[in-house]
Amino acid sequence: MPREIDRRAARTRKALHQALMTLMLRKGYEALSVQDIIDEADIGRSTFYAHYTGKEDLLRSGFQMLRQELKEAQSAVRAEAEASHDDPLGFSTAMFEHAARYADHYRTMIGGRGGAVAENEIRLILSEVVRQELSSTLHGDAIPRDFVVQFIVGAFLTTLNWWFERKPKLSPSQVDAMFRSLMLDGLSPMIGDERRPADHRAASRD
Amino acid sequence: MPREIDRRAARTRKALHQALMTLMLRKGYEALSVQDIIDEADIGRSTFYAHYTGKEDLLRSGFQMLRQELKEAQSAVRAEAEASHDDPLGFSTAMFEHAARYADHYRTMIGGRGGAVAENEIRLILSEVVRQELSSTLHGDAIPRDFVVQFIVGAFLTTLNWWFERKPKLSPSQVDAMFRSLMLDGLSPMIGDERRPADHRAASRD
DNA sequence: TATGATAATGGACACCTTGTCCGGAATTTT
DNA sequence: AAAATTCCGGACAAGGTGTCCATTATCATA
Repeated sequence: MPREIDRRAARTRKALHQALMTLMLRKGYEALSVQDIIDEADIGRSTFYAHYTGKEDLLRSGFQMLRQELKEAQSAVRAEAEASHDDPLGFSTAMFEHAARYADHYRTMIGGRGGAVAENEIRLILSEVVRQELSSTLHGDAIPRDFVVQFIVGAFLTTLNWWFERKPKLSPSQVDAMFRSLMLDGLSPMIGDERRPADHRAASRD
Repeated sequence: MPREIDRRAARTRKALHQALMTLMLRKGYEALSVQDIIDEADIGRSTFYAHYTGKEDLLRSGFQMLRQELKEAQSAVRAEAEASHDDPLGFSTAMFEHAARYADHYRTMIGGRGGAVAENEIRLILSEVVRQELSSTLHGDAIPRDFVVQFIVGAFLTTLNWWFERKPKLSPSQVDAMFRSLMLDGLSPMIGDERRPADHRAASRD
């Protein structure tokens, strides 16, 4: 009686997504063939093409879910902390914590491992989030808003990648502190003569 | 008598590089096949493999030249302006001007068009440059130097991409100014630190 | 639980790409 | 002009792609 999707189809899709994640983590996206995926998922060739047009389609479809999830998470954070009124990076903390929780998924997609497709998809999603976040916080017309959005998104991805690749032991809050420090105050506090010690906000040791 | 390279080999290599650039600008790197390249270059299949192991090898070899060129450009700038002592972004101006001059080449490589290979290669090269540039300008241990390098490189590439994709009419100095503003002072100057309703900024579309 | 509907299977298919191997032709060097 | 080097082009096996189809398995439902 429930107007739901056939279990078989659902199972197939899940198996394919699972296989894709596993293989991407092992070999990266570019090096994957459809053959690899259906072997790993133990799914027939024709079945694969009955669901997706190719591996890129499969990858993209995975982002639909992430997109939804992020949108909801964003709404939740927004409702909870209205303080983002004077903080264009209010989302960053939640983002880094989310990334820490789903580290494997993030590692799979970020830093070239996910290929240009994943990278681009992520950028689009994050750009939407960021654009809305700072819709009312910025002023001044010296720098195009669009540029600021790209700048933030790029910095976030860079930070995430560095975190995973070089200092995976750091806590989300530590990484977040560094990210916010650089984004909000820039490099100025770190240059010039040494008689002006920067306020140490990020506690970190390597 | 001259210990030079056979003209034919040089011609072949040049033709292949030229073809690669042309096709990358037209279709992007990932979508290219060796077949496409040798067709465009009008070079025999076996000849191609006599010179390179594949399209990735061909692409990489092109970066050797760029690497040299950038190193020299960096040295030149350094000698000319010793002022970089208190400016960790002293290189940016020269970089943006260089990018403007060779816009086609840059467009070919940046923003996913060049694929993960090109992206990674560029990051490596730029990282070297940046690392040396700020070898003596930073102080404080709040933020790992390594992270700062990645941060700057990422921001630079983001800026470059935005410039080419959205506002190609801007002059190098204009872009450089925005880049430096964001990098040095961060977002703070653009935030309503006092909860002052942003003056409706005029002329800031997109 | 019977039955029609839907999905999965595996194999076959033509086509493309990859890398490698030749012998002969063309070009360059000496 | 002769010798050395490079290019060519065709052929090759191996592997991936995307599409068909007849058959089988599973599902939804009455």
